[in-house]
Amino acid sequence: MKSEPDVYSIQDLKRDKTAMWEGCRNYQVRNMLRDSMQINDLAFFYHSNAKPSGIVGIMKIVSHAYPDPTQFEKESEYYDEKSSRENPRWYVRDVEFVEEFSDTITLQDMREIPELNEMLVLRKGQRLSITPVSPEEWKSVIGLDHKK
DNA sequence: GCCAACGTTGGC
DNA sequence: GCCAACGTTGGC
Repeated sequence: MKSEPDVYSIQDLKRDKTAMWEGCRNYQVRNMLRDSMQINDLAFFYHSNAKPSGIVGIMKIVSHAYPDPTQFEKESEYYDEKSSRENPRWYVRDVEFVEEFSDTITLQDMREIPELNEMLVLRKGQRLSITPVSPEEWKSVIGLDHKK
């Protein structure tokens, strides 16, 4: 799950303990948030537009999907006039801090190991802010963390 | 700041 | 339903 650290970083989540993953405005991402995730699933926290970009830690999904309140707030940058409380377009999950890696697992780190060749987040032109991770990919990333 | 690679919008 | 124009993401 991507976030720009200037907007919300793993350090922010560590401080807050839990957070609402707000502001996703892409239908594929919405569907994953709403339908694919389960409570107690783990997720990598990814810093995008960062120096360097990469995976910085682990968090846990701790709520069911519920409507993103920011879509109804006129003063919010995430306001969506086409959405309604009766038929909300956008959803959020609550996430809980689990772990901050001692070093960022950078995109370069991940591209160097063949096990992660197929990892969706590494694919060219891939812009979704949430992408699935296979169990094998999860283990490989954890392995990279242990090496650092 | 550039720009490739997408997603979205809206005229037709 | 097509597709051109436009907007956004995000690595570099």
